[in-house]
Amino acid sequence: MAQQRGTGKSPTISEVAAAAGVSKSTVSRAFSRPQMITAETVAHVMEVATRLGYVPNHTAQALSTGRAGTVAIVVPDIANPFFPPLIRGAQAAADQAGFSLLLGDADEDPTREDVVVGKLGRQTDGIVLASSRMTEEQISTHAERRPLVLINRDVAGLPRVLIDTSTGIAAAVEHLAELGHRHLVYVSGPTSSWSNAERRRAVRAAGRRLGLKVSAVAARRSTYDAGVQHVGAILDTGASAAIAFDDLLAQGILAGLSARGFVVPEQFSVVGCDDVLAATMSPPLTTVSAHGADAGRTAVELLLSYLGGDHTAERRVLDTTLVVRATTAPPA
Amino acid sequence: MAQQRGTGKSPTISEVAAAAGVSKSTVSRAFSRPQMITAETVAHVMEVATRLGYVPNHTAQALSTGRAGTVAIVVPDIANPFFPPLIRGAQAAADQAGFSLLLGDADEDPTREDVVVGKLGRQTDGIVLASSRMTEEQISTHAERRPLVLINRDVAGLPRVLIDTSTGIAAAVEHLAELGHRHLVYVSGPTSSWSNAERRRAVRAAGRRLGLKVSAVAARRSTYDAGVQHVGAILDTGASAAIAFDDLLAQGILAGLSARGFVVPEQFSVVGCDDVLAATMSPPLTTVSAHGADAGRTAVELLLSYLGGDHTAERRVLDTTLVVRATTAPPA
DNA sequence: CGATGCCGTGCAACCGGTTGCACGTCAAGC
DNA sequence: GCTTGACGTGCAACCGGTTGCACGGCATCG
Repeated sequence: MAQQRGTGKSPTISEVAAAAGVSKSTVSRAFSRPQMITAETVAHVMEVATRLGYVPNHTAQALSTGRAGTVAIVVPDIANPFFPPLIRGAQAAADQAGFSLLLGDADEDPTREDVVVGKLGRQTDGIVLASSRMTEEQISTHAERRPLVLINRDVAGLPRVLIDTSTGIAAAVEHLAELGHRHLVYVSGPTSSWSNAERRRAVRAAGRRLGLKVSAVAARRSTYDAGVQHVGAILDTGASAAIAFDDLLAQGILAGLSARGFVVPEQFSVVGCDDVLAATMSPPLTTVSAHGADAGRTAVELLLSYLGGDHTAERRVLDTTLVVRATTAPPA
Repeated sequence: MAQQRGTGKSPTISEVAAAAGVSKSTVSRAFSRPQMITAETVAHVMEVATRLGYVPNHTAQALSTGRAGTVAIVVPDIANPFFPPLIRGAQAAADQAGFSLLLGDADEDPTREDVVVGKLGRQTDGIVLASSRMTEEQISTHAERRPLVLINRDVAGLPRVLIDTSTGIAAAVEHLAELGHRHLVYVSGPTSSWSNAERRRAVRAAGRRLGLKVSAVAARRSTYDAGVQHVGAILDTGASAAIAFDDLLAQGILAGLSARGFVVPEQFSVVGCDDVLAATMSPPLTTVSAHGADAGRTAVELLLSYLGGDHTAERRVLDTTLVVRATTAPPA
């Protein structure tokens, strides 16, 4: 007769009220504003409530207070290793504040992203939008409906957390210059990615400053396979070192190089970005470390403080550092 | 005066009703049961609704229908590369059915998992529990309150999807035997993991059948570092090949071997499990492919059909296959 | 031409909480 | 001893939808 699995009816506030001989209001307040009523009344209500197994109904609470107790995070692709740590950080911050986290995957498609954000926006208190591929207009439109915090997207007037890879990238270029490289190539990622534009700019700027020649190869997608495929183009530039948009791409490049018989770092140097796989590769990848978990956590904190009434639209910048491992060396 | 960002008040059903000159009920039905009213009335209501920008309030709907339109997935650790594809699959299936996905991270801690599942259970229509580390009692208790589908956990009476790695593992053992290995070692993962027990058993069984000697090393945690650290113990067994609990561990083992000057696969063979990093390593890892995305999708489908009234508690088994890449070869 | 029944729509109760306001009680103040 | 005020509790409206039931109009049937 255990047929009815999963149908655990829990008592309502009225039943608790009746059992405790008080009104609904009192039970409600015993839970949400205990200091408003006598300590003994609270104790009594609580005693009855726990005996009955009462737990406030989240949905009903959400409806009458207008707060869902939920925030959403939307990412271009959960399977991209950059995002899990970020989501984890967001989840931890939300959880700590008693919020739940709704997850949206945009599948790297701006149109889908637009839809997903719209949908999730309607059932949450706010949204964290990571590495959005939408246009500024689209983002602003959503921001008008719902509190919105951006990660790695710099839209004025909106609270945002930016991982400033440019400092780390500059350090990487300096590092390569010191090793004696005179010509390097930036292998770019998704065209509509803010981070990609930032990184390209940083490589160019540092290269110019140090008198290095800087080529570019557009891999476009941030995948292992894209990295493998563009090795030919990378070598064709004549550069002796590559800085890749991210670790995933760098990993593919490494594999492609080794397939062509190139030994890294002796014959070619490679630098990644994000530090998300870097420590678990062999040879371990020299990369720019981005602290994704911090970004996720910070974004949720910003969102919650916005919900708390602080509408300062803060622009929080997170630092990055170069982590030198084993894929960089003096040119052949 | 754009102060009020994020406070987009949307009209209610009553406002639409008033504007359209009909009752709330009619508007409600125009959205939820259009075939119940005249086509022209529907058209008119819809026209007014879109003009006003009306969108049904999810929370209110949830309260009166008793359905949240939301399912949760709880995983031990989002950052473990086994889970993102699985979550992605779950997310896609949920999305397709018009459901949203709430994400819980148990942080590899059964106690936390218990709390998280309890909390999420109360605000969703059902839960997918992936690779749960809880006891059967705890799981059953939750299953009594809320529809629950398990992934990689075999509890009788509960709907569950199991990734049957034993066939793939058996194939791996046969593959190694054919190559000429006579002694292999299983490097185990989390103690409370069902998959781990299954895999250990499968290695033992296949080894016995083929007359191979099988040793075991308990790495316990499924991390890169754990893999590196247990290389000593692995070599001490005298085996010529290792089958690791998962790819992450295998990756660490590979790195540890190379640090000790061992060349893979010439001097030692390694097989992973899950096929989650395997293609993006060099040398590419021979591994058992587990189709995590399928598992996530299937679990959500099972959950939704359960919600739809089908309480058969189906036990769905997903096949695995051995993918031979470049980390296995005849023994030295 | 009146009875029957179907169909589209409206009324009002309900989902399970929250909260502004009113009421009653009791202690302090004059 | 009566007024004043503070405080604890209850009443009832409200959040924004859904839905059982009743009602009225129209077509069909006898």
